[in-house]
Amino acid sequence: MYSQAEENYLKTIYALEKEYENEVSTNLIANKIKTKASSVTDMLKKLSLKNLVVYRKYQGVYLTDAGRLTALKVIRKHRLWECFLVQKLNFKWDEVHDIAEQLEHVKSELLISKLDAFLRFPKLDPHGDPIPDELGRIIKRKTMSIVEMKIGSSGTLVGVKDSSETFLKYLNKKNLGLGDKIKVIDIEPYDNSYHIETKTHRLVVTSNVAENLLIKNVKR
Amino acid sequence: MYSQAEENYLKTIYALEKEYENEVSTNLIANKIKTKASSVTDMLKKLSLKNLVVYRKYQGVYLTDAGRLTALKVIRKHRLWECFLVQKLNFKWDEVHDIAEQLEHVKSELLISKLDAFLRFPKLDPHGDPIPDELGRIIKRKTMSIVEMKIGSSGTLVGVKDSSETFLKYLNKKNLGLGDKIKVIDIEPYDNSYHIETKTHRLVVTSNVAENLLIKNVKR
DNA sequence: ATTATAATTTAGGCATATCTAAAATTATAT
DNA sequence: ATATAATTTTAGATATGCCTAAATTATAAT
Repeated sequence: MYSQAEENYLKTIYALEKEYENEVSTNLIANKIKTKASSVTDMLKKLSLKNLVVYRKYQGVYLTDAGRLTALKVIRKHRLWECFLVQKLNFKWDEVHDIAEQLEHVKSELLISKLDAFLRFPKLDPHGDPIPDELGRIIKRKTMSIVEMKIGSSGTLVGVKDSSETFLKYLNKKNLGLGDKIKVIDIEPYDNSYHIETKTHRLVVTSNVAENLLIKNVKR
Repeated sequence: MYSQAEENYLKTIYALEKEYENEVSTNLIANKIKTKASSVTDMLKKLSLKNLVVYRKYQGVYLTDAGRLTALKVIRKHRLWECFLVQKLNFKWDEVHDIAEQLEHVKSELLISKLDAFLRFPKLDPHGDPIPDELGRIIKRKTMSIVEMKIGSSGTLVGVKDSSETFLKYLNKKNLGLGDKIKVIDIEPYDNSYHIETKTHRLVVTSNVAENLLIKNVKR
């Protein structure tokens, strides 16, 4: 059984491995979880002793199979709890992240399998992220972020890279939500802003925002 | 915001105050939470500094109003989660205690009020214990344990003092559950065992077991 | 190749929450 | 009233997980 801190590190390393497709550096982890590099070094040594990561001094880390499975189980719990909060307790999609961060550390295999059944085995969480199964298997969707799209192409918003309350509240304000059809009208070279259009309105977003919007079925 | 350890101590002190109607001693707490007296002393000093308990060396402790409110809020969360586990996830009443011990420490007022509404504001948990409201108000039921009943009297089993998995599994095996009408047939003075009768069967229980069964509406 | 800079690790501390062993206090029994 | 027993507290450790500051290693620039 692993501590909450250990689980959080594994989850973070998993996410960074995916984002950078590479070994993960100490500072990258430190920035992500708002801690100091020296704290990260301490923890990496511990995780390494437990064979959850492969760590060589100054060379970064990557997850072992055991570490990845542990991370995926935590992610599974996080996403199932988010489904519960939104579908059953009527939370908004921007309110659930912090609560799920706590619930994801509750230990009980039975609890999670029963919760999964209660929710009718959801495949995606409220932010469009796929939910790993009990063996850590996770579907890979072919999505692209808006910054990868060509001018004139369009597709459906099916996920976000950033599930923080602040980003989601921004999307609410701009009237953007999962399922919206989005077309890229223009890219302003001066400030790298994206002019996009939905069924109901047009708006301008920064490349930073565009980067965090995941689009499926991009055509033309 | 209090730590899990602090919350557990407050909950324990609350329970012991109720059980012994008196100041609570260091050893009593230590036995209850399976720790050493010296650890308890350390924690009592901390809780005292935070004005959650009144503690005088060698004299035991009792809760302040703030401490009692905190304890009752944790108890409220514990019992609401137990309701959720039994009513929504189909757990048995003997399986929920340990999971609720974890869930009770999740921090979010909104979560609890939404959970309460989702469960339709239950008044009792699966073990028959009353659920405090958001202000820590809790109903006091007039129940007595079987050891207080006279031979020939009967009433309805509405609660248990011990919610541990082992005790509840014992009750399952003996076919005893909440709502059962129970009559005291005889008390064997030699070993202090209780001969009791339900609608469907007779059985003998030790005084220890009898002590933990809470009966309502005792007649004759 | 050398040097400057950035990233990382080490050393030494701190807070929490435990523990054991010894000392202090209170309770009990004669 | 006092010795003995039981309870409680203190002193000193340990493990986790974090910190700062200093030392080390890697990297980039000339």
